[in-house]
Amino acid sequence: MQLPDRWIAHLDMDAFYASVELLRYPQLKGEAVVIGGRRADAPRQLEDGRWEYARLRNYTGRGVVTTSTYAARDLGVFSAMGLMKAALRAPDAILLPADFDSYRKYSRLFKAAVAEVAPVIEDRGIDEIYIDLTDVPGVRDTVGHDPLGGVKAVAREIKNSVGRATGLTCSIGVTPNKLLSKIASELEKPDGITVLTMDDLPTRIWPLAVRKINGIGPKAGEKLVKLGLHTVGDIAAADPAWLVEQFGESYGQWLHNASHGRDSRPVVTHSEPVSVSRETTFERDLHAVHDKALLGQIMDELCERLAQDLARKRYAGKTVGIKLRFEGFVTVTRDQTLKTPVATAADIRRAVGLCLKRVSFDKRLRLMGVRVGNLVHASELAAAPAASPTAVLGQAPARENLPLF
DNA sequence: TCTGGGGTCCTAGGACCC
DNA sequence: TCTGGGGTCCTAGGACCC
Repeated sequence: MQLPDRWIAHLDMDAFYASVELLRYPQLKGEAVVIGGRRADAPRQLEDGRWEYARLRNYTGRGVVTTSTYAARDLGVFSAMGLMKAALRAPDAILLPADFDSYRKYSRLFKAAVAEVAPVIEDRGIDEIYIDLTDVPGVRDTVGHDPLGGVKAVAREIKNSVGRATGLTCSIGVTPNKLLSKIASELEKPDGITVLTMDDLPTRIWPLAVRKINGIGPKAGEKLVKLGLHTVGDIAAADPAWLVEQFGESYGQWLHNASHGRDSRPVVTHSEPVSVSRETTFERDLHAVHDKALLGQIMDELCERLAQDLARKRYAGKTVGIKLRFEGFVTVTRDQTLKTPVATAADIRRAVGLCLKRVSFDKRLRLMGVRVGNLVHASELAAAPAASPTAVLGQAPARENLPLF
């Protein structure tokens, strides 16, 4: 067996949000539970001490499933499904509102627990990480006659550490690269460990559906199937020149490499944010003229919250953008790059005004969002620019030239 | 009973500069 | 006279991911 020059792990928490909720409501273990919905749907404790939960059947309005327990998945309820549709499939399922503060807390706990065993970690969101195990002591040890014994032992140790710190289970895939590890971590879910080498490609990876590859989404997946390519092995067997004809130079090449399990991306332990945004979908579609005051108020609040986010993270940004989604799900964006980075709600709101002027409102709106990009960290902004953003926009300054932070 | 909210990255065209 | 080629920035949209 050719042993790889890198051992990369992908760790994925099992049904993360739902599992955190089960720590708080252990009496719901084994039940079909769906995370999603509104704060008003939070469980209430009755006078006799029993808990009363919202049921999916009583839900009305917009919103999607954030996560579901494995019992709910057995009923056909999955992430990103509309709650109304989920209610048709599992009317008796218990509905819990998402509690992101709590999930963030457990996220910090499990990442710290992993770091005690293996410190080279790439954050991939709240419930998953990549870990470079290559230089972890013992990872290349043979255990008994098993040359992969050392890797398996390290993966087991990571799982135990996460379990002790959080009471939660996770699944781990360990392979020579990120692409394969991401696939592998799903193979024995939940609570599993899967170690693969390149030798396993034909038996474990090639039979899988093309959508199992991270980077093949709904669109590319559908196109591949239309071309007669259903499995990863089908892509691997296809002529790379033909893939390039069908999908373009860049994506075609990538498909070829991915299907052969080739991926040299490093585990990146630090990255800077590119943009920060806030958006909201309305309970009902709003009319640009009829609901003008309400829309203006909602936009004020979005800018206010975005400014708070920026202040907390200590960033300002040169580009302000809006996102509008109309009835029919047609989405429009407008950007405005300023001469000076902005971070206050008032400055963001002014730039939003410029963006809004460039959109025609002939349909009702279902979503509005604000984004600040081209970010600069406060530490790089120490030498304050002379011109205030308001002056740049050609308006009278609304206030003194205050420091941004 | 359609389709949340927070992100990243890519493409492609036009402006503008040398 | 109708003609270049490269580089960077900006904008809009879209695919994809968690």
